[in-house]
Amino acid sequence: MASARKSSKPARRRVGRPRGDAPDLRERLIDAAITEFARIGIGATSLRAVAQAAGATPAMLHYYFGDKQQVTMAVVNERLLPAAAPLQARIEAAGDEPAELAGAFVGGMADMIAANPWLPALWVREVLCEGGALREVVFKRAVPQMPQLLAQRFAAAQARGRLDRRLDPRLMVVSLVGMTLFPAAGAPIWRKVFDASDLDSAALQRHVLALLDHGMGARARARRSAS
Amino acid sequence: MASARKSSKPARRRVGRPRGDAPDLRERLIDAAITEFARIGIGATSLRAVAQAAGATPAMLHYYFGDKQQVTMAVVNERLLPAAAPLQARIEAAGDEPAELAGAFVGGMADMIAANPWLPALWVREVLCEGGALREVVFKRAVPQMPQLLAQRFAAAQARGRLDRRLDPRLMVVSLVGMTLFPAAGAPIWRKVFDASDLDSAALQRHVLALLDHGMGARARARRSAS
DNA sequence: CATCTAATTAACCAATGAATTAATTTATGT
DNA sequence: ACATAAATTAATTCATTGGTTAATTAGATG
Repeated sequence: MASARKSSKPARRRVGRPRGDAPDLRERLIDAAITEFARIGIGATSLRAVAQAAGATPAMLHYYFGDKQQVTMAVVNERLLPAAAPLQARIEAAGDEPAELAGAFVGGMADMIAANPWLPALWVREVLCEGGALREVVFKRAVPQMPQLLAQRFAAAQARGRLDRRLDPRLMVVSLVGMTLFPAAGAPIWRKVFDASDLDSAALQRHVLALLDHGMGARARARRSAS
Repeated sequence: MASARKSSKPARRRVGRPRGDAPDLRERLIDAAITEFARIGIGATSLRAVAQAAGATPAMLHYYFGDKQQVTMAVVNERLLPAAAPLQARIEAAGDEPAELAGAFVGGMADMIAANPWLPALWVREVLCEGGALREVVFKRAVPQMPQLLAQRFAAAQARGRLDRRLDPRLMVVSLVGMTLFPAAGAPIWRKVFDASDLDSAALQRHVLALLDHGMGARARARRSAS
């Protein structure tokens, strides 16, 4: 959007290679695709809509990618997986204490979302939900390693007595995703329901970390947890 | 005469009103629609697919409902909202302690999901996620009242010193949804990732309630919470 | 400058989609 | 028995979609 139309007339582009300025249409097409995919879902997105959002024609999608499947693959390989890499690195670099693991996850997730606003809705809809169009593709890659690694480290912490026995290490990962990625995907709705424009990413992080640290119960003297 | 096939092939129904047995096709169509909607999303579901899944023709959808919009409305009014009613009642009937509220929510959600397996994916994709096709429709109804009520009661408990100050009452609702409904929607995936066929609904409930009760930290003697 | 290559539009096609209609058959009420 | 209502299929219409091609223009290369 907001493309700089210089001339007064709508300037109906003519056929042929454009003059110089073309700022990498291929990238813009991927961005447009990601936005639409996140907004209404991959299955419901038409290639025409993607092309139009990028100010191009469907033929350009064919030119650069081939078919819809390959557009989707480009989105995954050139946006989705790279976006997730920093989070993975941060978790690997975290210490072994549950609080540290949780802190790395929550913080890393917040950063990832801030840098890629389209990510939560796309990931929730197309990767996590049953029947999501990216499930197979993403799980052929190295992605499952991250949750597995996290679960293993939670399990190790539990074996050392540092994580409550009644918690399941694998479900810890599920709960973490549910308290961070999922709220981000649904933010527009609950912001509206609760009239909560004051609740930003930092507030959510504080809330989640507090809940993970000591649960709901009010405690007269807050226990200082090792940090 | 020109009547091509009447013998040998048994199936192929003829034109016209069927003999007696018809077991309420209208209901079957709604069920088929809900299943497809939950599986691949509303926008990606074709009426042909719905009709075929119910063993009927697209014309029957037109006959009973009119157009796709009205099929969707029927799904909402006759399946989605009724399915959510018991949960709402259970929360209203719960006590004022955070633990009771959380218990009612987690238990009520588990029952609702057990009775309506299609609900999590449909709700997450089409109601909670940005751009979901049911957002507007559902939010014109009484639905927002439930989260608001919950948040108010959490806020009241916090004012009485029964809920930790660092938690946000509104985000408590978001966290609860994220730890119950969302995991249900993504169950097939994390069951596969963690090879966790042993983790059923009861295990998830125990885990979530434990996390809400006291957080992650291992405590030598578990504090008995008022119940 | 001549040629080749990259990037783009317009136009098109076959397949699928939603939505509708006409015809047909069975059930039901009088 | 007869008329009318209900339920169904086949066929059809029109719009949209994914995908493709030919023509056209600008840059790059020699």
